[in-house]
Amino acid sequence: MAEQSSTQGQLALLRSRVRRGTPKPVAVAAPELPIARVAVDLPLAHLDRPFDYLVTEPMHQQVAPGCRVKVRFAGRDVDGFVLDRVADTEHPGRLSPLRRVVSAEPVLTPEVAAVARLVADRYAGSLADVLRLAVPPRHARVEAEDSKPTQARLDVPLEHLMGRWSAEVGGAAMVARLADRQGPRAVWQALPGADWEGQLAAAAAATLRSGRGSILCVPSSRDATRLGAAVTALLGGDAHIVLTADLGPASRYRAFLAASRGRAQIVVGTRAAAFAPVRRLGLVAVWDDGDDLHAEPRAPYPHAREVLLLRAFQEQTAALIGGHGRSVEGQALVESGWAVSLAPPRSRLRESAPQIHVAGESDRELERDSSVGTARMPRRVFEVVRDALVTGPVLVHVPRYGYQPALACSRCRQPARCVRCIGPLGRPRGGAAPSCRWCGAVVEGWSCQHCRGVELRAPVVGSLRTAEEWGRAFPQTTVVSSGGDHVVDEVPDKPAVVVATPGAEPHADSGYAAAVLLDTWLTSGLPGLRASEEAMRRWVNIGALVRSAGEGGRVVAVGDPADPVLQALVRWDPVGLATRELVGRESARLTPAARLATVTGPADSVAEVMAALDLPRQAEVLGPVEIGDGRARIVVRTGRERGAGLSRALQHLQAARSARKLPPVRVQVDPADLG
DNA sequence: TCAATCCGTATC
DNA sequence: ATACGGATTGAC
Repeated sequence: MAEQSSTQGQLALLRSRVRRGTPKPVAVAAPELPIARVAVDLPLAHLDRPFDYLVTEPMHQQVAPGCRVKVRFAGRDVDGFVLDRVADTEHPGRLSPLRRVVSAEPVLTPEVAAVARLVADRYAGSLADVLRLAVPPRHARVEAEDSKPTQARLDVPLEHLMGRWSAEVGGAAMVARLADRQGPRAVWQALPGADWEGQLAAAAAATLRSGRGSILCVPSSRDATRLGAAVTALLGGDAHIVLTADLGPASRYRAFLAASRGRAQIVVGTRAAAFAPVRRLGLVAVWDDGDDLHAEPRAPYPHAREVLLLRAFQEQTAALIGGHGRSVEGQALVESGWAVSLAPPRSRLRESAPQIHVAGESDRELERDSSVGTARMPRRVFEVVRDALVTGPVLVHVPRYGYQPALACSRCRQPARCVRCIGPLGRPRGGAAPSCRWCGAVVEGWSCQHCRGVELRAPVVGSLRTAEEWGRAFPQTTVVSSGGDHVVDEVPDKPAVVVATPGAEPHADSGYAAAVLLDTWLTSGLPGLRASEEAMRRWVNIGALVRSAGEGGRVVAVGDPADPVLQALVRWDPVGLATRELVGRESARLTPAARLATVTGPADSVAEVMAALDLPRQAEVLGPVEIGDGRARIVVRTGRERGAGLSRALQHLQAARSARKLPPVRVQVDPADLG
């Protein structure tokens, strides 16, 4: 047991040193830049700053900016990233040596570290939280694999790439500028039925011609797979990687390393890909930015579009925000002059979109027609579906059930809004007087802003039209059902009724012959401020899966013909709708015209927050609203130009609370939904 | 007078 | 979070 005795000997030596106050043996510092600035992985808001550590001589070769280390912090070992190596420290006390270099792989590039800092500041969160989203966990075996250099195909003629963007006014010019190392910024409305995946691939290919990489963010991994295939078709399989959260630890880290080692210059992926360490980034793109899958559900809840915009700013890249619809945020970027609007001419949109009909509820002539064997199907729907089934599949869109709808005007069905802050009205449990879900104001003597109606009602969730019902209405027809945990990706180009819930719509190779939108008021009457925008986004996405009007493609929407969202859909005018919505948000002081944040927590903590918060001038606080379980929420808002001040105030609030060990409160800046 | 405990502060 | 220091309290 020679080893054990030697260990005991060392312990005895240490003990005697402590007794006699002899300093511990001083580590020999690295010959150059002996100080590492380390971002420590701590959950405490008030410790969100770099700490300096000594790089010891044996670590000298391995410690580079971006590598993972272990450090001693307040008596325990914690993980960290080296942000930088420097010659001097500001710290007046003695520095601890780095405890261990976990890996010399520089996984946190200076660019990503900088954008993570911006994201943390924008969302009133901590760098550690953002880095947990940005850098995937290490996988040692994968890290040991060496990646062979690869060659992307660069011989695709520029004319071909420009040709893919010929439908949009200014599209080809944008591609040319990408290839010319410039940084165009556009908010793009795609042509329905066109190959948007191929267009994004072409934009990335043009950027690659200028020696620069791209990040292409899509909402779901289904979309990522399709977009990845489009990039492969154009450039071969070597140029890009697909980075999605559902890959599993090894594949995810492998894909991440392919980007950080410069082996793949194009990253296709879901929201976490917005942080990918692409070398010489030249283009950031996000598809369908209104989809709430782009909003990260973990603190500090950043949105992929905003992360990419911060990268575009930080790394001076081109930016492309695209979709069939247009988000109000996208429209705000256009109207501020930061980006141009890129869209096909109206005539082109009209040709390529399907023809849209609105079938009113009064149109339910088949309601009592038992010979058809179905209930509550307007005649128009029946006729369109019957005719379309001769030529191809028909998509039937059923809004998801199970949410709590906001109160609406019983006459015109428009969602009822608070007169003070335009929040949605709800009826608290127990049947008390209706009140605002945001500011808590109790509503008395309500009257509808649209039609002057005075009666409120909770919209009745329509009867679930099941696949079986449709099967009975159209006997001898295949019925496919997609939704929930049974999502179908693709349907054959044959007559079939395809019943799908939002987000689970299968693709049809030659397009659907028709689509039916059921219970549209459930979608456009969703609670929250995004209802109209979100309804439009879902509907144009469905419309884009349907054949063009010229090929006989039809969409029948069951709803109120006076619904302004349905009217915009009939005109295929998401930009017009977004423009009007933006005006509304400006007058109501809502995102993106204003910067909003919510603070949620135990009711007494929220009360403390209201007293302690050092808000920028002209900021206002709505609430608090009791949200049950002893918890409460406030909404804080300020003008866009003071947004940074609001975020800073909230960050300081969190730092102060964490330093005083007060109960945590949740801060969300620009939340997707105000509840 | 000394130790046990509480509170506040720094953490490199 | 810990760890540490200074103040505070309590028992002899």
